[in-house]
Amino acid sequence: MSDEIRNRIIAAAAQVYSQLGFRGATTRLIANEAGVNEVTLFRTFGSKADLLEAMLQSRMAANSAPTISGDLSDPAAEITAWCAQLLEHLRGHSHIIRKTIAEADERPEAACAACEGSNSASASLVLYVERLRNAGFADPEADVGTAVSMFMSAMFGDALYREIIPQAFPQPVAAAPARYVQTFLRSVGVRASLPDRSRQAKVAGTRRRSR
Amino acid sequence: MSDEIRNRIIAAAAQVYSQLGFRGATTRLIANEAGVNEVTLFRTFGSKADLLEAMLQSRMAANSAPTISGDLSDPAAEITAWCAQLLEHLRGHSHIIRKTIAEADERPEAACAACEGSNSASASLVLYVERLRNAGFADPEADVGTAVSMFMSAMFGDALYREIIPQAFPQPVAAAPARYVQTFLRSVGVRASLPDRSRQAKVAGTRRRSR
DNA sequence: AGTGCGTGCAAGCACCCACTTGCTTGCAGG
DNA sequence: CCTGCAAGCAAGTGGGTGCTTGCACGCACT
Repeated sequence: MSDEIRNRIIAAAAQVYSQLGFRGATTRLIANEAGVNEVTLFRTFGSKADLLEAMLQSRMAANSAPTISGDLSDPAAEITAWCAQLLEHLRGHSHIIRKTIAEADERPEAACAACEGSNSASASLVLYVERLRNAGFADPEADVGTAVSMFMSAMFGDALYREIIPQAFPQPVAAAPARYVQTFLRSVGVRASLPDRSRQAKVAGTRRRSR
Repeated sequence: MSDEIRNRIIAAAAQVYSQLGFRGATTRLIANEAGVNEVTLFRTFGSKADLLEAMLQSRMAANSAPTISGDLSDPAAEITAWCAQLLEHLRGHSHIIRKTIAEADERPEAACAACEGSNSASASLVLYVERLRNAGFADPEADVGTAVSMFMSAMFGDALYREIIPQAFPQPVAAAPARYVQTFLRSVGVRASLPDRSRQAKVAGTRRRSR
């Protein structure tokens, strides 16, 4: 089976592409990184463009944008868990996403695919907050669309740029999800409006502000 | 004077670089775009790297991160005006910033310079909100650092990615600053806490939510 | 033993890249 | 008129880069 070699090439392509981008990812570099002759690369994928497309597709297939469970009893904990998952996923693909988005002018379809996951994530959050609002736990006057858009920008910003401009992200990585969610919930008017107050103890650790 | 030619080359370099990035910005393309022989490019700047460095420096010199005036009487209007200015500036350099940040792994110093402006912008906003808080107009329990960080991420996200993934930014461009600021102010607990309530009329147009 | 098949290897092709050299042209200042 | 300088032009250099070709090796299957 050439399946193992195929995977090794794709992994190498991901590695090189995420560091050097499309133009910088030469077939020689990829082949070398994969420990494979350059010719097999062309024999397996046809061309450099086809290889990188296959690689992006395989990477975005593991997109798995998590959805928020429907449990309204503890919104902060619920969204924080989801947020942590989302951040982890984005951070794992940060280099590849950054390059792909930067080259969106030249290869728009790739960039679209890269962001598809975030669309569903965003929609999932909007839905959850609307349900909160309908249940009377969120401010009916809040601008949910804007708040969610800003929240998603914050997720991308943290995942993509923290390692480049760390000073712009004062919260430590571990505490970030809880504090993002807390600030987000304030912006949509969900404060201590939990139906069962005893549940707050569960997230007490995350609700301390450090300043 | 070779000054006019120098400027024309730099302008062309900016144009080409913002579309194709460092690797894609070949000296031939730049010279062609500038309407100049490729040789003069090397005679004027020495090398491609030096040329692009000079170009980035000249572009970031016009960085002009606006500062928020000290007027506390109408925070929403104050910050909204500042936010609109910031967005306009970022949007004007969106392509160049995107490329420079994406290539930060290879040319870190350039990326640092590109973000320097945003640091002072962020600091300026933190300062303003702290003054609001000290004056009793903001929630003393709010997590200002996180809120500002998220707000700045939202600014970058809007400026850099709106044209690529428009569906992630539901607010129209014109209305965006006001709605971002409104949502931000909610997150730090500034609501209708204006000292002089009659001043609210001034921002009435921006406080309607559309949804 | 024979037949594919997948892979490695060496070489090469045509083109692009940053950069150089040598020469010509035009134009301003003494 | 002469000199110097800035710019254009033509050609070339050494090295990359995507991709191809031809051939040899090893390994499974029958």
